Amino acid sequence: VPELPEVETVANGVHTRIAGETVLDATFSGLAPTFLTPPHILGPALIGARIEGVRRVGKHIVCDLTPPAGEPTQFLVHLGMTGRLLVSQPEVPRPPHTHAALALSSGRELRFIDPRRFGRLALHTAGPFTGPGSEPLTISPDEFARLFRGRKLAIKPALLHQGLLHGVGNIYADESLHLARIRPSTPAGRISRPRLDRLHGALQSVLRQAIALGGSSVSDYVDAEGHRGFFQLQHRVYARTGLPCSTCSTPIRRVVLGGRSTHYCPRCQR
DNA sequence: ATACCGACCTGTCAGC
DNA sequence: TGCTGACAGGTCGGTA
Repeated sequence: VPELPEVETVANGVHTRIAGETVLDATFSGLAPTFLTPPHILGPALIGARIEGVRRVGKHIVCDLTPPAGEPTQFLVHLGMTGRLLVSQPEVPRPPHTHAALALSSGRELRFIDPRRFGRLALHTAGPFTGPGSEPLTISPDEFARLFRGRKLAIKPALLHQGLLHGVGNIYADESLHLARIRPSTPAGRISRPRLDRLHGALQSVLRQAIALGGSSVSDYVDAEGHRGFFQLQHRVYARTGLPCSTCSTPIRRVVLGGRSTHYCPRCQR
């Protein structure tokens, strides 16, 4: 599900609703590997802690915690493919696949729900969490170009590689490549600097628009309040196989690159 | 070091 | 109606 715009929307929503609250209790169900940090360590670290704020780093949701004693810590939530982080009234029944529920001082619950169990919960104590790669929204054109220098990897899987840029997923990789008019299979290291600059601008523009519309709800993504996003209505290529390109009417083509479905216009993207 | 590919999970939907 | 297979927004680890 969730890529940068969806994770940003969820983090902002959760922040608005629970910043400043204290965790009164924590209940977990399910097993490793959902819990990168096992429940018997996670529980005591969370209970009694004040949630200073909630923010996004790459595709991670970071909750900044101040425990009653000791050093500040960070509670990391990765939504994987189907993860949800919801703030709910406790009387609302917990949906199936609820793996964590944190009781908050306001009486509400912060719930982590994840049917497919690709999501991860972890405690991060070794200094500020910075994520595996660079931030797409703030990286400079120079740094952006440097990421791809000398790489034979196709640009599409390169955009998905979190150690380079973190936060970009399958939807926004396809959408930004269409906006930049670059063929997804082009070896990353063989793209000219002007075209990389165009991609840098296209990626930032697509991500910002998607954040403004609350992300893309392709099947089941919802934000912290359970609301769907609207950016799926703006998709130019993603999941539009066979439909006419918005620019030139050529049918959108689907191929598999790096094991992921990839959508592009064979005429606009060379 | 880099790049590819299957594995990890559950749910949904199209086709027979 | 019910089964089967393909597919899904992500990431990791093993292998070439």
